[in-house]
Amino acid sequence: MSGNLVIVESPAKAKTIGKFLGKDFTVTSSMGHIRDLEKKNFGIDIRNHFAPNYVISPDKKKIVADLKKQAKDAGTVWIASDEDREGEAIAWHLKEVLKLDPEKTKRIVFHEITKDAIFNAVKNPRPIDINLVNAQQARRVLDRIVGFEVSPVLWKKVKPSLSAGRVQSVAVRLIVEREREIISFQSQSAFRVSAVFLVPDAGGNVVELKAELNKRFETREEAFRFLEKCRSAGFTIADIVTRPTRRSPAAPFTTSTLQQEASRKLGFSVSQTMSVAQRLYEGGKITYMRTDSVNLSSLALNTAKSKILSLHGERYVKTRQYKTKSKGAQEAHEAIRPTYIDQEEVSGTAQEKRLYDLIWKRTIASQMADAELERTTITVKISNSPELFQAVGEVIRFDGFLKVYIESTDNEEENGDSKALLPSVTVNQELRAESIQATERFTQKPPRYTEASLVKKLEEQGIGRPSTYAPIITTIQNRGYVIKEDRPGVERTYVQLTLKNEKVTEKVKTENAGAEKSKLFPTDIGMVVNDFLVKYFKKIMDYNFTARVEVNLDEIADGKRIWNEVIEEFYGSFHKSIESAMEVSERTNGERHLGEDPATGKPVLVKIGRFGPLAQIGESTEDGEKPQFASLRSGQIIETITLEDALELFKLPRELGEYENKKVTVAIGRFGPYIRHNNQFVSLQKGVDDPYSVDLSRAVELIEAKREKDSKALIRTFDEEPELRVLNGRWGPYLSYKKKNFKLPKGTKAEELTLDDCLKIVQESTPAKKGKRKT
DNA sequence: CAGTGAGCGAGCTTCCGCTTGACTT
Repeated sequence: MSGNLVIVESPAKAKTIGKFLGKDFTVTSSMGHIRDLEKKNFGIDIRNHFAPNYVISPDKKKIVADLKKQAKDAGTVWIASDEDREGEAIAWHLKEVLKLDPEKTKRIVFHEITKDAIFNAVKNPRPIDINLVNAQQARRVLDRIVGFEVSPVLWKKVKPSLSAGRVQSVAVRLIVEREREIISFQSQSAFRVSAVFLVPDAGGNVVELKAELNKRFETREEAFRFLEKCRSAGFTIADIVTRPTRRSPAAPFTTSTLQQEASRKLGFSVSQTMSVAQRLYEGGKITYMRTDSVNLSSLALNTAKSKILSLHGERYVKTRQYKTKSKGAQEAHEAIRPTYIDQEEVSGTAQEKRLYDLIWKRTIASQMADAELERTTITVKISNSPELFQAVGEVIRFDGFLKVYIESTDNEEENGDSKALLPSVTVNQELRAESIQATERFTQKPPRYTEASLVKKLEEQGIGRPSTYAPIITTIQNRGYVIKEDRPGVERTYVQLTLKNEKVTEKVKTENAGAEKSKLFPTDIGMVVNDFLVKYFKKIMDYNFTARVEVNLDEIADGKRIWNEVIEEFYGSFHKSIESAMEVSERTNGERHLGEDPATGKPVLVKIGRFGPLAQIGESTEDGEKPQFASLRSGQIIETITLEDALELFKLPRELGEYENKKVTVAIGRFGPYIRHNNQFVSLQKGVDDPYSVDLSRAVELIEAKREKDSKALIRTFDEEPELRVLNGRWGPYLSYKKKNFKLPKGTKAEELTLDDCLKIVQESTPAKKGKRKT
């Protein structure tokens, strides 16, 4: 009865704290929230001042039972959940659910896991802050109301099973609006002029000085006239300016910046980053990975300092404490840093090592001196023209933090040339132009979001929390609002004029523009749902909605307002908008008329159908006439598809003829063009075959080739069970039975399997999952 | 793996934030 029980949120944290506190304390964890609003029946009694109906989360039943038992046996229960809104609520739910005696219950908080911080916390317990708890209840209730009242409107007016929410709907809006900016973007071209001058250096060799003209020409003619002028011009150095600059290191990682840098530098998806970080955290190698704080403990500052001292010397040390800029940060934890900063690397998988290395370098760099640079601008004047050429060079005088870490940017263009060392020249020196080039360049469309740049944007707007950035991104993809994919660019031509050896020549070159890799694209359903929500729920869809809610939540937390009154005030007008959306709006399917089919004169339209976006020729009529349908291909969207593209879709499937008395057809499916014969599918060869022109003999060739390949994959069949086959697949031998696949137990010799063995395997094992995995 | 494109209509879908598992292909 006299022991101490400490409850924290995460088991890994429990483990470390247990070590600090010693054997008088038992440290255990609640695994986050233990209760939530009931999922059925709305979970809120709206008429009774929005009274929440909490139930123990199904996956927490066992934990709660264990906690109850432990709490009963303990002399004192120390609730040490995080010091933020959610953490305070967890503390309160624990107190309620475990029916803790106030006399023997103490609430403690610390935001760094060091011995000092924890002992300090134990010495300074405080009561549970009910205002903060109420702010959380308001947040929770509001999110439930928004999600569970708006989603059903979508089921009725757009499509079943769709979802809307305070966070996800705004995330989709960002992507949809960016796409529209791109669609309406008009690319402009201008001629950029660059010159290569030849300069003798100290040793008598000739070196190049590359410079850019400070003016662009709108047309080819202007650029041409300029180059013609240059033919007879003289070039002299007009000015040399040298200016010192400094660069400072970036702050230590938060969840959001870690996700961004891991994406740019390591190519990780945001969820990949989080699961690798989770393993590092569980292994005690880094501090907590879901944080919005850039704060480092004084212990961390000290170890970083001595580490830098021993590695690079005193000049490289500069202790810094950073301040959070992001909206709505709650800073319950430290920044993400190595637990033991003197440890430069860790054991583990390649991914763990790389992510750790990134975290280590960023942490160390944040405590290092500024880099000192010198930027030199050389200006070259032209004897017969007012324009100027400029060359910019940068020299690092002192590398400082750049020795260990350079932050990346999303701007792909920036990592270019021009920052090189410049040759030494003097004012009034005459230069000889080796060549001058005018190149047509196009303005860039706004960039599409990557997972990580979307997280950055959300964080800037104060939307979502560190624990939800990764789930948000998967949710909007799972709902089909957004798709992450690569898209090929398009070839475009540009003009290049070159002045060399006193002659101006012209070349037309081609480049690939607008190729995208792992970018977020809105789908048709995403765009239709977004437009619907923006139309009927303007307030919720406003980018500042969350920020405004936060102001109210802060007032509740400060005890200035009552939480259910705040909700009441919101609910009045919100619920009216639900009712009017239900009544007023038509069912919406994004229908768009493209024009007439020239062959039949019937209307051609595109819309969202039961199985996704489709094109349609003609309408259903009374006399039983049915329209023709065709699915849109990936990359085509209702908003931008043209009549020509839509008509093209109806050219497939094509019948090629018969082979072995069965029809041979060609079509394009989810995985590209294919031939279908006797219910067998054979892919066309990429880059070789064209579905619109491929003929029967080529199709037969491909069918035969596929048969040949399949027969090699076949290990055994049984006459008694024609549907059972032992096959050799990509991951070794496996069983196929009634269109389901089964893994062989380890050590099985596939060649020696009997029919009974196989049936036993089928019965005892669950089939390997097919198709897309859902998380 | 790849097709489909309606009016019998049961019962279901859905939110955001805390946490970690048990699964593979």
